[in-house]
Amino acid sequence: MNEETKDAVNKILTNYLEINKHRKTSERFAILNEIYSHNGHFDIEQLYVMMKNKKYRVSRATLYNNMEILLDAGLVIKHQFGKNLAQFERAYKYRQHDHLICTDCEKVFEFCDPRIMQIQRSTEDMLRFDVQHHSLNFFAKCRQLTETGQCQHFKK
Amino acid sequence: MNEETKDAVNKILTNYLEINKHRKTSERFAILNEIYSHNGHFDIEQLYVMMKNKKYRVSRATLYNNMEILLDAGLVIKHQFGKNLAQFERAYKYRQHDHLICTDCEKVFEFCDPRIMQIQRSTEDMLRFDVQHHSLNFFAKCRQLTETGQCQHFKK
DNA sequence: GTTTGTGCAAATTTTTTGCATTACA
DNA sequence: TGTAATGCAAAAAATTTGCACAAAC
Repeated sequence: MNEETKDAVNKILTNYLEINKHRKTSERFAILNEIYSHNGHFDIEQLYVMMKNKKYRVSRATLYNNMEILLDAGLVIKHQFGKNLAQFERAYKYRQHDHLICTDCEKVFEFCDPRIMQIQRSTEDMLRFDVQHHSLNFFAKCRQLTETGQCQHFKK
Repeated sequence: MNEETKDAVNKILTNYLEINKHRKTSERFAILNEIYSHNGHFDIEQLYVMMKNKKYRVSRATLYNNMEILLDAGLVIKHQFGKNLAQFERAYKYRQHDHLICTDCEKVFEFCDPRIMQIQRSTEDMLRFDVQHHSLNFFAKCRQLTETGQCQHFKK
């Protein structure tokens, strides 16, 4: 992760913890930095293994607890791609995007469409809510199949 | 449920089971009819209790198994509203709509915006996929709070 | 008569909770 | 020093699996 981003997210977390009167524990910053040292999606178990491999002493319970804080601080985004497993990704300075999930291989693709913000604004006006975040997933079949009729990426 | 819809969904299921060489068991039709006798969202446990109350002899495993079939037949839609609990709703002749979830009371509101189909078509062209279904959720805070600063619906 | 589908219970997976201990403030 | 936060293990919640039996075909 570049130093600029590292500094920025650490400051955001520090600020969030101070405002909400939570303690600045070393675990919280270790988790944040671990998350921001990777791109892409991850689940709690993957984060746990990554941190254990780096010899951090951290528990799953602490990861679950702190994901709530990072979510609330706007530093991570939570997804559910159809399965009963929460997936996360970093949120800071990561362009707004949504996801298309291949129903053959379950690979996740990103796309970006500004019209989603127009829908959001209309919905806010219509229902009289302020949207904090959204989740748009397309579940789709790949048009280009291999000779054996399978999706071109890989088969589950 | 009106008789016309009842006949239609039963025919769709019969047809699906024949094409896919699955057996036409009484449980499959009982589950379908139970689902179509209610509006709104439900989870497996609620469906299980509803059927048990009506003295059906049905197991959770059968419900889980058959939701896959009903999903594939396009007769139900599956949702994940942020929690690790699959929610379902009937799909046949139920207008296309998406959801806004109140982050205070977790109540789910429906809305409909044709622009989502435009985004879908653009995404299909760009990524070269055929979208089978989508899920769009807005997580939002209610603008109208009660005197005690809580959401106007009810508090979790 | 075969074999798919079922109910039940046990197993698995993911997340939450209880509690003794640690370490921020 | 007081108390929020932690690690660990046990519990809970949701779903899947194994297996004997039932019922489609």
